[in-house]
Order: sequence, then C-alpha cells, then structure tokens
Amino acid sequence: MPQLKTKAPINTRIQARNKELILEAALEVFSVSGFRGATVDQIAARADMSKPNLLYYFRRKEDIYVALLEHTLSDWLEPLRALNPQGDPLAELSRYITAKMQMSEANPMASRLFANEILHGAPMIEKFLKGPLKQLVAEKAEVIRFWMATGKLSHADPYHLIFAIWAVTQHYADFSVQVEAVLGRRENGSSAQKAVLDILLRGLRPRQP
Amino acid sequence: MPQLKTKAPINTRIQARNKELILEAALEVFSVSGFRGATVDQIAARADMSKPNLLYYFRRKEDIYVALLEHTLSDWLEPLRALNPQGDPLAELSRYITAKMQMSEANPMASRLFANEILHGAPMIEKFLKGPLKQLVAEKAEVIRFWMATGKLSHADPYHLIFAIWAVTQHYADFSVQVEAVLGRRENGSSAQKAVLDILLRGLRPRQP
DNA sequence: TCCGCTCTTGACCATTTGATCAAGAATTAT
DNA sequence: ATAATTCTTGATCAAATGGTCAAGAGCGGA
Repeated sequence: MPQLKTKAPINTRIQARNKELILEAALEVFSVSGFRGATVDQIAARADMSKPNLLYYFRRKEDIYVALLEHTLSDWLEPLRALNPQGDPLAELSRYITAKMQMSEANPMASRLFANEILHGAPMIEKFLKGPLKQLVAEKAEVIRFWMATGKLSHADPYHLIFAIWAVTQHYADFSVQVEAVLGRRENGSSAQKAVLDILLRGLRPRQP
Repeated sequence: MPQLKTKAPINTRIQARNKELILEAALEVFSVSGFRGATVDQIAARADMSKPNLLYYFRRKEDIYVALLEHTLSDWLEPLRALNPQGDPLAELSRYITAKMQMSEANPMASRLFANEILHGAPMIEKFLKGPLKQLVAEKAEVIRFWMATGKLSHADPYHLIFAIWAVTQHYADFSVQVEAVLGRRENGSSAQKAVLDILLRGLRPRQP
C-alpha cells in the first residue's frame, strides 16, 4: 500500500544537527569573505562535511546565505524592539546602546555579515529593510519624539539619532581591525561602552529649568 | 649603439590617460562588488578596453586594487589633518564633521571601498592603519585632549570621539541603502549634516560656569 | 530481519575568471 | 621615411568553483 505520508516538513535529528553545523560554519566564512568571496568548499570543510553532503541540506550556496540572514535578522532587532515607551527615556536609550555594544562584542561575525550585505546593496534583504525594519524604526522614532516633546529628552532628529546609535555601536564590530590598529591594542569592551554611552547621550539630557 | 635609456619610469600621455580610466572604472566596480566580487572583465568593460590591454597597464587584478587604495588614502585623511589646534574647538570639530559628511555624499564609492577592505580584515592596508593612521589619530587625539583640559570642550575620550565621528559620517555612504530604505526616500544631504552635527557636538559644549 | 528512506561521498561536469602570448597596429624618435 | 618602441587584442590556458549524479552506507519502522 502506497504510504501517503505528507512529505514530513519536520527535520530529523540528523538534519537539525547538520543544518545547525552548516549555518555555524557558514557564518564564520561569509562574515570573513562575503558572499562572493566565500566558497562552498570552505564552508563544507569548516562544517567537517563533504561538499555534496552540504549541498544535500542546502541545494545552493545562496540558500545557506539567505537562511543565515533570516536566522539572525530577528535577534538583531530585539534590543530596539525592547525600547519601552513607559520607561525613563535616558535609561531606555542607555540600555539600548549598551545592548547593541554587547552584541557587537559578543557576535561581531553577525554584525559583519549584515554590514557586508548592506554595503553591497542588500540584494537579499531589501524587502526586510523596506518592510519590518522601516516600520519598527518609524514606531520607535515616534516614541523618541514623544519623549522629547514631554521635555524628558532634549530635541534631536529621532531617525538620525537611531542611525548614529547603529553606526557607532556596529563600528566596533565591523571596523574592529581599524579600531585595534589605531589604539594599538585589543579594545576593552567595557571602556568603549562607557565612552560611547557618554558621547551619544550627554547631549540628550534636558537642560535644567 | 645600444640605447642606455633608464627604462623611463615616466608615464607617456597614453599611459597616464589609460591608467586614470582604469582606476575610475575600477572604483565603480570594486566599491560595488568588493575585491573578490569584482572581475577584471567588468573593469575592462567599464574602462572601454580589452582585458589584455587593461592587464598591460596593471599586471594583476590586485595591482589595480592596491593602486586605487593608495590613490585615495591620503585624500581620506585630509580633513582630520586639517584640524587646527589654534582654532576654536567646537568650530574645528564642526568643520571636520561637515567635511566628512560632504565626502560621504560626494564620493560614497571611495567610502565603500575602504569599508569593504577593513571589513575583510584590511589585508592590503594593515601597514597604513598601524602606521600613518595611528600616528595621525594619536596626534589629533592629543589636540582634543588639550582643548578639553583648557575647558573649551567638555570631557570625553578623544579616541572614541574620533571613532564616533568616523562611524556616523561614513554610515551615510556605506549604509545608504539602509538609510534610504528606513527613511523611505533618498536622504537630503544637508538635513543629515545638521542632524549629525547636532547629535555629535551638543554634548561637547562646555557647561556654563 | 528486511525494506524503504535518509544520508554520504568520489568522480565528474560546465562555467567563470585571472592571466599569458604572439602577432599586428599605432605612435614616437631619428 | 623608417626603425624602435609602445600599445592593442583575439585566442587560449589552467585553476577555481558551483553544482550534479549514481552508487553505496546507515538508520528506523514493521
């Protein structure tokens, strides 16, 4: 009797494990070399797997790349999502910036992966940028604008403030080679954190009445 | 009689013109695709030249890339070099930031070329980063520290302040795709300029005594 | 145990791409 | 003019690389 099994979309244990191994290896390779620069052989080698085996799980190189981006996009936005309109404005922004700095330090590879993708025109995540990201930023910019209107924060353009936070925090991951070359040493995460908080937030304290 | 001509290191008119054409084309291609992603064919096509002809002027793809980096590295530092210890601190920093924003807008391709190189570990310009760049930054950080010590600027870490300026100003060139996606339009250069100046400098005004 | 499905891989293929070469065209110097 | 030098290119090569295939190994359910 022909088994009418609904082509299980569920991963077997082996599939789950190997896909995870592949994504892990791919992050290392793509973040260093970019999409074009990375080779399937490199990824397979890092994942300790033959190339055809790897291509059994992801049929095309591009599929790995896209899966990787999707796999981390959501995490990337979490700190911004967590910005709480009811909280104290300076404390909320401070928490946001700190979270971003910690992500840069803990997972610079993911940061570089995105940086590379956007630098090259974001061909794979255009939809994401113009959709979910744009909407989330609009929402949070409104929150910031509200805080400013109520006098709890001095005035500044909320969008450009968010861009500045992104730029500065991700700089430490994306351009770490330059940062380390200029400082002549590996950067101490927490001292950079303090300095960045200070530079970005000091100007936002409301003037005393 | 055997011409004992000292293998003229001087470029002919044709050489000068064609090398310039090639570098111009190469900037467009490398800044979009990175070193690995760019192909010699693409560059040759943009330069309106056959591939062997291009390789007559630059024997290897890498030579074009290196020449391009060297060709622009110096320009890139000019605004920082121009920071004048004798000038008014806030005016000097303001001028520096404005100059960097204008460079980002006028020549985003050069900015992306560097961003890409550094993102990938700066294999070609490591020496530059650890030498000339490090030294220049040390010098200017000292100037900023001096300004702060004399009370003309409130205190902040000069190195991280410089990193923040780089990060924010170059963000508009390197991540323009994201900026435009989030804003839903092409960014107006001058409004970004104002916002950035405000965000970066407001906190540096010395508190009134 | 046995059967079907999943997993794994060596060998192979087609395309892309950096680079070479020899030969001819254009330019320059005498 | 003419010889020497510089410039240009079609043809071609070797290596790298994304992807395929068929055949076999391993695993799980009956």
